[in-house]
Amino acid sequence: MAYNHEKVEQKWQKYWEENKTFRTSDKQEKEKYYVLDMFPYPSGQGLHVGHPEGYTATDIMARFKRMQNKNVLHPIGWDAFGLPAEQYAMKTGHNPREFTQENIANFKRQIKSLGFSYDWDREVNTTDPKYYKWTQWIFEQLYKKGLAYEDEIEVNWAPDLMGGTVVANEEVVNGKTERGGYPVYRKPMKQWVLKITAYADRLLDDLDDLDWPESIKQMQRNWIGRSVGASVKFKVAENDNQEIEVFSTRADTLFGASYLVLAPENPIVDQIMTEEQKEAVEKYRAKIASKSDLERTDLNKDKSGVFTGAYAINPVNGKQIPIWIGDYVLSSYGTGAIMAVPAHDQRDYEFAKKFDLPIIPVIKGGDISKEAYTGDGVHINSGFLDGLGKQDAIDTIIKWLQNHHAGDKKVNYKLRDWIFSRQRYWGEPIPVINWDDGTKSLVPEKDLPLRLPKTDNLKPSGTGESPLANLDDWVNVTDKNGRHGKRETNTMPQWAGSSWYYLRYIDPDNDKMIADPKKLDYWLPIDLYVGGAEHAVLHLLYARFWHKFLYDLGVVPTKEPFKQLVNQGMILGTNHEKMSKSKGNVVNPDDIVNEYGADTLRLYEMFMGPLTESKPWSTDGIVGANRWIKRVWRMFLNDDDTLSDLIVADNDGALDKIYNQTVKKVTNDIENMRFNTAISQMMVFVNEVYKVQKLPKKYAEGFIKLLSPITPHIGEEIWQKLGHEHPIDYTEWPKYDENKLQDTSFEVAVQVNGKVRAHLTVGVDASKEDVQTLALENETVKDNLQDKTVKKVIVVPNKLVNIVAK
RNA sequence: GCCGAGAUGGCGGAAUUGGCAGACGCGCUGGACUCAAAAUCCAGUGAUCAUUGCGAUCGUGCGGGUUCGACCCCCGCUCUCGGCACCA
Repeated sequence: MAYNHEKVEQKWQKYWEENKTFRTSDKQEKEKYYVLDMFPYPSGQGLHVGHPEGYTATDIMARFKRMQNKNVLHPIGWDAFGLPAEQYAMKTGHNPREFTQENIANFKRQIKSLGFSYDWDREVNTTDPKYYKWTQWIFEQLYKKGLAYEDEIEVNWAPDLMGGTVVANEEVVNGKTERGGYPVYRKPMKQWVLKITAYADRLLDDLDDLDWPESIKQMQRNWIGRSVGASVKFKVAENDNQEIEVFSTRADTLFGASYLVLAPENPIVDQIMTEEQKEAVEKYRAKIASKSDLERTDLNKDKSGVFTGAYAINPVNGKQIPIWIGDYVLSSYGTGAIMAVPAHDQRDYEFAKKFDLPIIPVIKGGDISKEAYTGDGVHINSGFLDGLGKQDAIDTIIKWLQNHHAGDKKVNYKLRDWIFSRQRYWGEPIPVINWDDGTKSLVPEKDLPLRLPKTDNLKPSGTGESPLANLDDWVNVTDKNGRHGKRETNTMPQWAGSSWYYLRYIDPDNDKMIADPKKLDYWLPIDLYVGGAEHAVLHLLYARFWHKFLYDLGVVPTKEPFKQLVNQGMILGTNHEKMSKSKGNVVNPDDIVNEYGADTLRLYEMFMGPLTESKPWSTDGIVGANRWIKRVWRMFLNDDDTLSDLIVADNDGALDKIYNQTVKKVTNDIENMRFNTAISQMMVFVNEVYKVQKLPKKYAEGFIKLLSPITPHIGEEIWQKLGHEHPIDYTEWPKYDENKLQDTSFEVAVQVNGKVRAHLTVGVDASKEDVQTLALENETVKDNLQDKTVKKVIVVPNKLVNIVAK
């Protein structure tokens, strides 16, 4: 029969499933290869063509490594908690569980239709109590180590949405809720927080050894934002008990500090403001509270603030300087207070100009009538620092501060602790009980998982708590002594389940521990992790944090989870724009699979361009890929299913060179995930076969093996038609013969002054001198050399000759 | 504003320890097959000029530089994309 993608693909998908062809053994006889896709969220929309790009890449690697005799772990599962299911459930009165199950079923159907070689026996699902038992277990370990704590955190509170709801930052647009446009206020609420900052240094330093894209590492470095400086303590004038500590990377400019600024929310403000200024301060604070973050930063570059009435004493010279509050100082960074050096900091400069505060230059350079000078230079007006450069001055002042107990070296991070609670139903319950006597305790490990209660009646609590607060039977508990308590109603964020899922694949059914240490020892770290760059920071940072924590507990054997990370690029619409429903340029993989088959989709997506680049979809391109697959099919098979006449038993040597070249290039390209050039080399080979009208059986078999990781269905089918009983997946990857790659002669380009004027054919063993002589004797070259004197001749062996003449 | 990545035919993209730019695919043109079409197979295809023949000139975002030789290295720009954005 002619190529029929439906028949072939269904046949082999069924075969793989029935035979569990890709079940991974835990026998540790072979070298392992763990290749992982980023955890998909099974949305109601299903897959779009961007998903299969990364999945195809990992699948090719998995199949390639199996044929290289590796023991391959290639799993998949579902990051299935999350907001959309909860919202859908609230709207329709269903439980999110059913909705989630339907979405997973749909995702699974789509993924299976693409022929990925996952080990389906290892499928995990974050919403499965057998899974989230261990998510809760990790939380309990963090709690025991003091890395999970509660704190008053400002949240986005939308009192008018669904009877009062906390919304995530992403759901706030211009200070209003994304849905409905209700106003959002900042409101402090008690939240669970994980102390990721305790790992900041290690998260930063260990990046160096990872084989990750440099851009991602850089993003993480920026996110962690380590900055080295000094703390400086200012006493408050006429208020002996008060001291204000500031952080500065430029302690050397201390003599130029002409005022302090505190964040409006800083509690010290209440202690120091004077009666006269109290009203102004409170008014300002009220104004700030109703501003969204966006208004405070993006929309408002204009500095604002008020004087507190208090003064601080500059420790280095005893000068009294005014204390202001201003929203350009963030309460969440450093100590929520700064020393302002307007002459040498642009932000302070703008503030000082606006409120007419003194600007004292302490470094030579720049023009402070125009802007702050932030560069290096000789210190002036700075007492004992005068004459020093920046670094010397910093070192000197820090020593001075230490000696006078007025400050010290200090490191600060932009990284904040991880707000870990969500006021949601559809997440892992946080296994904590708050007793009426004010104490709290963990749900004992033996009682985990703490199950999410079933309910058909999801309603907002109206208090900002999660809908779980409505479920009295679940919330209220009494211990054996009759003490009453309430369960924590906050649930975990979606990031929780996805921070350790890759560990569970290693031992998915273990009910005694996260995973057997022997298995973890064998499989970790993940050799290759592929996914989108949208997870550059959060997911990858959280997962690294948990991994390091588990490493410290002795649970995992490696410091880092993901050895190599690759970000696939985006697949854009045919109009070169990001695919989106509203632009109407979304391509559904189901349609492509129906019309052309999974092999065509896989081949096309890999041929479009480099995996890591963004590239536009092309309808003509997919047709071209399909056309080539049919061309390959016909190279092997006639319409009556017999082997094509091109395939011959004997090798006359015509394809020796191109075949061996192809094996070499394809092997090398796949190893380095350059699938587009691997495919183009195979196209060159096929073109050559059609040219010589012959394909020795040995090469036919080698070729279909090379192609099979990319287009596995026709790989299997053709392999079988070539007379093999066992599937192609665990056969041996082809080898090439270096001797067959050698040419006996080369074509050498001859340039005159850098311009190609002629070509020569020379033997491999021709000496430089011989080649030079041949080149100079060439007629065309001679013509070009008329009226010129040869100054120099450069001979690059087997490549070219350049004759320099004047 | 800061950090990072990038810019190559009509289109997607190849080629970088500096050595014949444009592999491969798409599109287009022509030929074979066909009553015809589709499919398939074969050939051509950067631009301009010359096409009677060889060919000539230009060409990898822009402007300089280094070199016998630059898509590749250096300096200065422009634009696009991604991230961060008052982090003291």
